[in-house]
Amino acid sequence: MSVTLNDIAERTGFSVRTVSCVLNNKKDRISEQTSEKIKACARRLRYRPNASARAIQAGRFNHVGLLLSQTESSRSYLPTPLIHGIYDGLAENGQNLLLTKITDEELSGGETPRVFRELMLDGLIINFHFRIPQRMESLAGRSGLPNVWLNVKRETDGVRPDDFGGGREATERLLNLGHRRIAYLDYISGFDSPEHFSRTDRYEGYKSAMVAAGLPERAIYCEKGVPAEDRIEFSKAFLSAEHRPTAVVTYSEGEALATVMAAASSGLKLPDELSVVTFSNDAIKGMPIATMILPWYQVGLQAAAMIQAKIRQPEKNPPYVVIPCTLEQSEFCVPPTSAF
Amino acid sequence: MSVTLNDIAERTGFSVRTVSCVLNNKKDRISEQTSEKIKACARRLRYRPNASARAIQAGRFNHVGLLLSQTESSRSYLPTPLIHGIYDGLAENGQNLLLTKITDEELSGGETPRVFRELMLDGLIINFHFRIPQRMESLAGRSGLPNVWLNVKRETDGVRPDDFGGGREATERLLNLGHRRIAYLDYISGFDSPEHFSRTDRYEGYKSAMVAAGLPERAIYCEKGVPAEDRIEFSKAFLSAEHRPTAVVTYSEGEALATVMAAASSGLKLPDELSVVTFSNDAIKGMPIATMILPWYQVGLQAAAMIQAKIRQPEKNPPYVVIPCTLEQSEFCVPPTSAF
DNA sequence: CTGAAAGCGCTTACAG
DNA sequence: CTGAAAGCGCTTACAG
Repeated sequence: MSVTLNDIAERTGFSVRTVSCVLNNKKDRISEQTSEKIKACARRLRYRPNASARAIQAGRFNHVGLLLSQTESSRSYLPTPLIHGIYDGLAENGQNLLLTKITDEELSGGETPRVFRELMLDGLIINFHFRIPQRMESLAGRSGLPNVWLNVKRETDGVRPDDFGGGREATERLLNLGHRRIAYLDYISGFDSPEHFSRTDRYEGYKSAMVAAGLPERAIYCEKGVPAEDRIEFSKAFLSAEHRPTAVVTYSEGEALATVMAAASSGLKLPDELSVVTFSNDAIKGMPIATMILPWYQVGLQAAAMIQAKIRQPEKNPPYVVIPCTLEQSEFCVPPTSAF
Repeated sequence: MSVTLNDIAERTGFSVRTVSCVLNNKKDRISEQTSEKIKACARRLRYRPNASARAIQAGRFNHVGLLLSQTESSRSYLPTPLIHGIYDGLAENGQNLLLTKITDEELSGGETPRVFRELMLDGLIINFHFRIPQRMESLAGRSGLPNVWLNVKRETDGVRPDDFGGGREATERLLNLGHRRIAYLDYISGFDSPEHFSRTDRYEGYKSAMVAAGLPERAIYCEKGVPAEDRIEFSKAFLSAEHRPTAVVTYSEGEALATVMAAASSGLKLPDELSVVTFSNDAIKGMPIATMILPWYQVGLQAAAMIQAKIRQPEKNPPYVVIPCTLEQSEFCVPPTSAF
């Protein structure tokens, strides 16, 4: 049904080898005439090389898999820039990006999951951040498939954003502006046994900056999380307390939005009377909130570079890479209105 | 380097054919003994079938490509649920999802882009929403690669969310609650020559509901867009005008957030004194905003189903599919405080 | 300058 | 119940 080298060979009267060489621009000195004839024929028949046939004898597939949790997608956070980073990093070297999801049943059951069972990938980028199934690590290790982990803490073979550094920098920025009463907000859960380390790390980053400045930390949260419908009221409460914070650092957009809403309806002027910095994937356009941007694109690029290094030298374990955040809409960090 | 059928054949003393049949569970009645021996050996050697070798003689690759714009990523909006929908739809039939990006240069240059040049995909899901390069359509047509378009208006072979219906439903909901002065906000641009039809469609949906109710429409926008830093003030202005709207429908989160902030700092109680409905991919947790959720996951599922139908019957052109939005956080649509 | 042939790893009629 | 062989589409020494 589709055109093959053989078809072109028959049509032109040359051998398959000659056709192959011409179409691959092999130096094997072939006459201009022959070359032109063959190329013309290939164009006319709309010849397209069969990628599998090439892969089979190259022993390489030029595919890298991105592995996600099918069972619980929150375990495999996948912001768009992360995908683009991975793709762009792979594309530089002509590698293809294949998406794969895996269920917990597949991981616990007897059957080896398809990704590990078939030979179709040169490497695997694993995007599981917490509650990593036991068998995942062992499969990743045993399978012989070079692999790299995203956004999970390990000694080697992985990449993640610098949540700790981001928390510290945000806080330092506010300190430098003269703020003394800086709070840290997390309305989703406590910090003791979070699902993901970012929850602890961002807070610890904040704390380290406060400690270094000799100031008391003020963590505002509920052990069980603040229900969505109560968040604005919750923020109003701490904003109306005596010695309210003049600035806050928040875990994510949810806390930041609730807090600026609370501030606005309490009659506070933003950002003058309250500076808010949050972590997020994107700046929140139009809102008086500064944002520590999580560097997903760079994380993806780095993961792609790392998996390629591992494909070349599977025995080497590249050191873990941590990528810094950058502050956007920093104009919403301003000095406190009155010094204390 | 990696284990092949041949290796197992040699080790066990059986022929390659026998080994192949056993490992593929072919009915070809093979004795239990033989079967067990072969399976054991395969396990021991960690045999994994070579996917390319299979593809080559199946003539199928079981890969579907998702094509994005490399040059301008906004032309290829890719929210996470869309990817998951496509993946899940393909996975049901054992098909793999390959990501591909293409630059405008590749599309204009002489060289045929790799996706179209090599034979490695069974089908293509094209995710270009506007400023679609001339050559894209022609390549998609000529290449013989079955293809389906996402989120772009066509007669056949595509899927998109129902922006018009969403706008109409949001407005009808507010009308049914007793609102009469309902505005439509778009702070990004005018409706005359938008980049993407959703900008016109959402507005037209709103308008059609207002017209049907015999009410005047109130579109609030600036032809050139409202700069991010001015949005809250802009919203304050129309909220403090006489006969201000009691409810608003907004194109996207940006307008909705600016408007609730404006309302809060103007001392309005939400949602009682102002109902806000926006379009978005997700509910905005904790904010007094109802959301028309864009059905990306379903769009993805549908696109996957459609491309598979086209792979089976390339000559058929399945009718275009439009998928409805659903309202979340609808508790923030409430009747107006005083009847007018 | 070009052809005939082996081989990549697999599947599948064809024999026996 | 199992083997020998052809073939999928390609690349690459090996000859000449």
